[in-house]
Amino acid sequence: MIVSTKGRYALRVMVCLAQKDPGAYIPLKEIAEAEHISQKYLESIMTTLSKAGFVDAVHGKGGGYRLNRTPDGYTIGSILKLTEGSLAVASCSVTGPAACSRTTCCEAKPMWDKLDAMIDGFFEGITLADLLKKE
Amino acid sequence: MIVSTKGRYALRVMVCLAQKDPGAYIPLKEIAEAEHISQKYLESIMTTLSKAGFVDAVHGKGGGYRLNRTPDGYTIGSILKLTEGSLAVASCSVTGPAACSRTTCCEAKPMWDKLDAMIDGFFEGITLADLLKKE
DNA sequence: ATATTACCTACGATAATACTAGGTAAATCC
DNA sequence: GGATTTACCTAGTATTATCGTAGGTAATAT
Repeated sequence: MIVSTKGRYALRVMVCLAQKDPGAYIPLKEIAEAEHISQKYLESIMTTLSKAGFVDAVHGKGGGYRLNRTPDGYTIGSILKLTEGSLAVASCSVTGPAACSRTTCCEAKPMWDKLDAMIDGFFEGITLADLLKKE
Repeated sequence: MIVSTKGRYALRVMVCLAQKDPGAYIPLKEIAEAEHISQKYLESIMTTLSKAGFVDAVHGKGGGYRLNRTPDGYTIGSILKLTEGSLAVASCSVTGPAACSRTTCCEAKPMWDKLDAMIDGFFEGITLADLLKKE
């Protein structure tokens, strides 16, 4: 499993917002109920999306969240990478402390890199708008 | 992360065996030391490979493990699917008890399915022999 | 002022992963 | 036939990530 509920929820929320009246602010409570997602858990996801500038957030009555671009301005890759952190298939392709110590002499390294690039290209080639069209 | 150490270890072991004299039995202890993998942990992986008929196993002195096909007879996909169980990108594409309840009305389902098929094709299109060539 | 909303910090339950411990069964060698 | 070497089996544990909860503070509208 490469994409956890966190990333999938984020995707669903973005799809949900894209289907609403553009410009309208939708409160978290409404999104959570519509998508059957725990309200409290969704809070942390919305904050991530908001901080990254993916959505506008307004406090108080009449407030909530809304997209600040048209649906074709969001690639699936950007949403997933934001919420999941990394879409690496194996730790072999990760850099930093979690990196594999054998990267310099591993027969499979080119394979992991190639697949990672393929998946990245896949997700970057799809936008929110594409998902909506497929219904 | 879609492939854990279990699958990566299995892959490394198979690569290791493929580089040995075909027909020779290599004891687990030797593989573990060469690959710097915990001996006890590797036991469970080797048993899995053995039970699935991927390798021959012989008890006692002079025994150990060996491949029973030529390296081009093993796809990377078959090895990873065996040891990882599933290579599903998101639980959206899983069937059974862990399945997503929204599969019938989810905008993203076709995307997950397409990516899963792409990854499956990728791993099934590479064999152990291909990995050896790339050195 | 009150209600409604987003935002923040911290904690907890569950499950998977990675690994360990200690044995039994089969094969070889002397 | 006994000792050694190997695979095989069952069970446990430490760590980590995931998923979700609890309870509060700050901002905005009526």
